[in-house]
Amino acid sequence: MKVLAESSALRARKVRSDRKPVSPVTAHESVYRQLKDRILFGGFKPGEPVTLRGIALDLQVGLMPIREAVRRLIAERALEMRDNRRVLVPPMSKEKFEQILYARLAFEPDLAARSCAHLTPEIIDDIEAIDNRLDLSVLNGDAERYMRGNFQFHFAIYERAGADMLAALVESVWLQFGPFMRMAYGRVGTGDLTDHHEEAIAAMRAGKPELVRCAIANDISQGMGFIGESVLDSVQ
Amino acid sequence: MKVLAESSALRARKVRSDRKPVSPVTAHESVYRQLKDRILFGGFKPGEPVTLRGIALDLQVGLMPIREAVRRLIAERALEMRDNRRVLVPPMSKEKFEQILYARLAFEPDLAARSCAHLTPEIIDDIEAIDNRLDLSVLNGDAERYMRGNFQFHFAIYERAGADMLAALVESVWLQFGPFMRMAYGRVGTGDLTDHHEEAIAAMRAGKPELVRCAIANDISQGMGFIGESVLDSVQ
DNA sequence: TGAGGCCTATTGTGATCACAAAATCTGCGG
DNA sequence: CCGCAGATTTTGTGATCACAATAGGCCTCA
Repeated sequence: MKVLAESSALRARKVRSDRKPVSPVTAHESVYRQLKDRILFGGFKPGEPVTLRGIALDLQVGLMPIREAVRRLIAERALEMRDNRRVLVPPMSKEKFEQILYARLAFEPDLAARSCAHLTPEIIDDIEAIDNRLDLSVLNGDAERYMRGNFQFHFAIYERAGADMLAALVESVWLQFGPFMRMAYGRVGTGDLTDHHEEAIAAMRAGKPELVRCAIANDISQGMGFIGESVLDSVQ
Repeated sequence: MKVLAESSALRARKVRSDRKPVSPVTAHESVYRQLKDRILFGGFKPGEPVTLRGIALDLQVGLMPIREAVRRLIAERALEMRDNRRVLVPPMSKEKFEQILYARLAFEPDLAARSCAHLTPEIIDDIEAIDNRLDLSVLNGDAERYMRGNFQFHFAIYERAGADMLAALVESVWLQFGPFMRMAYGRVGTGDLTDHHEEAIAAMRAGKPELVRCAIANDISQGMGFIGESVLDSVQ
């Protein structure tokens, strides 16, 4: 068995030496982004179990980067670890949904109002372009594209509020309802979706933070209320 | 050098075999709690660099649990990793302080109001006992004891609000101002500290959630305002 | 005396192995 | 046909090693 230990050590060294040159971003950050993408836009279903080795196989990386990325997502409550040490995508509950709605209303309208001071006409054009693509996704009934567009729209605004600590909190909140929303859209479709994005864009062009605040608040209330009524009762 | 590799492998195996039986809580969770304690109650100074091996030496555990605990704290923004991959305790800024104040006012008064429905007279007695010990710490000028007591007081209330998702967000916020507050108390002392805890306790006994909300909001505004004015300008 | 380039030590990252606990499968008896 | 105990597989955890990049000390040279 000494021979075995030796040979394995040599093989390890060999593998290690022709490792590709270090990339600018670490492996675990790359894994983190891919997992976050899946969680935000419906790559996972609520309650779905997640295993480290399974992800490692999917993403073709070693266990270590997976461990760090998953640990990070657990801390952000995007994943959940039960006391059996099993990791899974957290299921939604009525209480949790209510808390998410509260947190969104507490932060997002204010972030949008804050960002008004930093928006230029060009930036608003970009945001409007995002919203136009978004409308197309709704028409096509493409739930994943809709969710991506909706995320881009909101965070294109929030990230310019000059309040990255609050924006980070909001992102953590979005991570907690992504899988549920995907499932919800899968049930009720995207046909009846209406938003207050045009209203917000008009208010941004007019430079009226309070109207922007209002538009975003309505957008959240209506979008979440729509889903909450439709799906939440039947789930739990 | 083959011999060297062999012997180290054997030593490793030996160490592995007489590892103590697995504890109910994992090592990295134990590390996480200890680090969180330090961050919340002043064991670290803002801007202080943190190295994995340094902590491993302090806490007498291997590198792996440290890595997972630190990764978790970074995700909660209790620690910060610069792009040089150096980990440090995040320094405070005027902007960050303002955002923290906003987040606290958005969540904590509401959590306190929510908890009213679940409070029994015995629980309120316990909370009052915490507050009494707190007052002693203020008189003694013991900043760390004061911070521990203040944390216990607030979270004894929040954790009974039946809104653990919001409570987790609030804890993340506290982690972000712990080191700064410790430094601040070190400068201005605890002598002038006044709080609205008795007011909150009275409102809880009376069963008036709106008064509790008010008391907690005042407590936060006054406490943070006091520190903000005193220290923040001189820091940055 | 001070600024710039080498050199060493330190630090985070990732791979691999070993292990214990949980989960899953299996076969036996009711 | 079902339930349950034993065996097997899977899974998270932790240790250890190797490596690249950074930081910090040291020396040289202007």
